[in-house]
Amino acid sequence: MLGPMSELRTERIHAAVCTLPMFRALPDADRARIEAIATLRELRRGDVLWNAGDAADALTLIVKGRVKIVRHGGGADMILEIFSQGEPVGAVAVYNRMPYPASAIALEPATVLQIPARDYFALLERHPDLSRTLIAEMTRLYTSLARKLEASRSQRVEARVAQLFLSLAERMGREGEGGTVIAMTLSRQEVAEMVGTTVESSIRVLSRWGRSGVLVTGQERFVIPSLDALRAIAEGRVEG
Amino acid sequence: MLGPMSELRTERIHAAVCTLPMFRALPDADRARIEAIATLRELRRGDVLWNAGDAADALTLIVKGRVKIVRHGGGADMILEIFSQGEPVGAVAVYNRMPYPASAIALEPATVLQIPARDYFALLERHPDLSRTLIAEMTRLYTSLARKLEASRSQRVEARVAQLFLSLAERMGREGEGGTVIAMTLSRQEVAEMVGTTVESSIRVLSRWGRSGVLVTGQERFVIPSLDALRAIAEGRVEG
DNA sequence: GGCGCGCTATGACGGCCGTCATACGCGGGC
DNA sequence: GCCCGCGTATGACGGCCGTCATAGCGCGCC
Repeated sequence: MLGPMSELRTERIHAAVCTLPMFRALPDADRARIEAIATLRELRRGDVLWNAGDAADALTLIVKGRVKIVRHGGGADMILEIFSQGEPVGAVAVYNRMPYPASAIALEPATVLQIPARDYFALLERHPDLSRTLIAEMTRLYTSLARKLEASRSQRVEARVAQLFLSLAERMGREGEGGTVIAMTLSRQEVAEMVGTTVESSIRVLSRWGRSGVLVTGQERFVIPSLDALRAIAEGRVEG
Repeated sequence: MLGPMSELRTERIHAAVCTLPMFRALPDADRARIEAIATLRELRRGDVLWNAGDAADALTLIVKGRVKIVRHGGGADMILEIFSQGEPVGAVAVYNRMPYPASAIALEPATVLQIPARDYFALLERHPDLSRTLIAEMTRLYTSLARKLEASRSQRVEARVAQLFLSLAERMGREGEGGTVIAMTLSRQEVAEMVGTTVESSIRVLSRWGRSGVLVTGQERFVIPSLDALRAIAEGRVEG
């Protein structure tokens, strides 16, 4: 198990741990301990990290790529959240020693770092402020969900889709050629599952926007020429 | 400030603190400290504990009665949660030192106990396992919200109302005359705000149920003759 | 190449439900 | 008593959107 192979492994894990903000503030000794026990996992688009109901026996952190959290419910699936680089996924289930309440699936080629639950608990024990970041994270998730609920109740489908892309633009948009660019692949099906509608409806909205130039779908990217136009639709001031 | 008046006060606060499961496990010294600084507040139905945006400078716990958490959003309000006897309300906002994201209003005559935020933090400092209960509480809220979201996406109004009363029956129902009794006043408006619809729709559903005997509205109570009938409606197997 | 499969796209239809209008009972205030 | 406001109740109407059907397109696979 030793030799160049092993050195490559520790090398890569070290690099991965260094990218994670959660461990930035840790003393070197703790970081080294984590690196000794952590494992890396490579994923392709569509690969399943875990299914709803699986035991949550390891904390996973995203080193690269994006992961969606999906609840299967009576025919129609629902995407609850999308996690990106640097974020912990499913930490709450691990913390509560409960089975995962929803599935996690890679949205694109990704690599994640995993730490066995018992070592995570040991770490929490020695650094109580880590639980503070956990609570902050949960707060973020809760308010995000509350906003989704509010939107799904009082907004029409088109406004909800607009709101989705506005929040995506905010979280991971970059100014680029022809407007702000959201560099991620998201099928119409996935858009539908995020805003709570059917594929047909999301297709109708997006193809209409493509024609009118509000939002164009490109290769593994979406381009928004004018955020203001999208905002107007999100707030119901105009039709797309 | 001393005298019979004060003794009555401490007496009542002591009784209140003893009813709160959150403080059950605490050593007597800590409980006494809490009792020295806590204040009681009496509320009538409709009284506002706080409005969205207010500073969260005190932890509040329900000694008696029920409180609803309401988000005002573009015309239509939305009831996110109902808290009952013994539960902490708005603890997350206090913990995160953020303004309350939603309003809290008494649903019925109620009394709450309030502890200044700084003392709450001191308590958390000395008893780290209190933050564990906080996380557990947040988990409960999150999953509850996720279920609401799922329901509001894939279910019709009638099924959502059925689901609401099923969960109310589970949380606070008692077997009584003519079926399981939910002893609380809830206007049709409030039912509408809980399931995300309009007053007219909630009225239509409830008056139809009243005629068919699925759920009858009484004085400050709802009576459900057959939970199974309600379950059938909630799962969309039949029409009410 | 041919075939099948998944994703995108578009039209037709129907129904749930939001909106508006109206009405009624009840309690409080003067 | 009278009026007014609030909660409840019920009907009419219209539109958004879910459902079903159909089709084109790209791509992997044999």
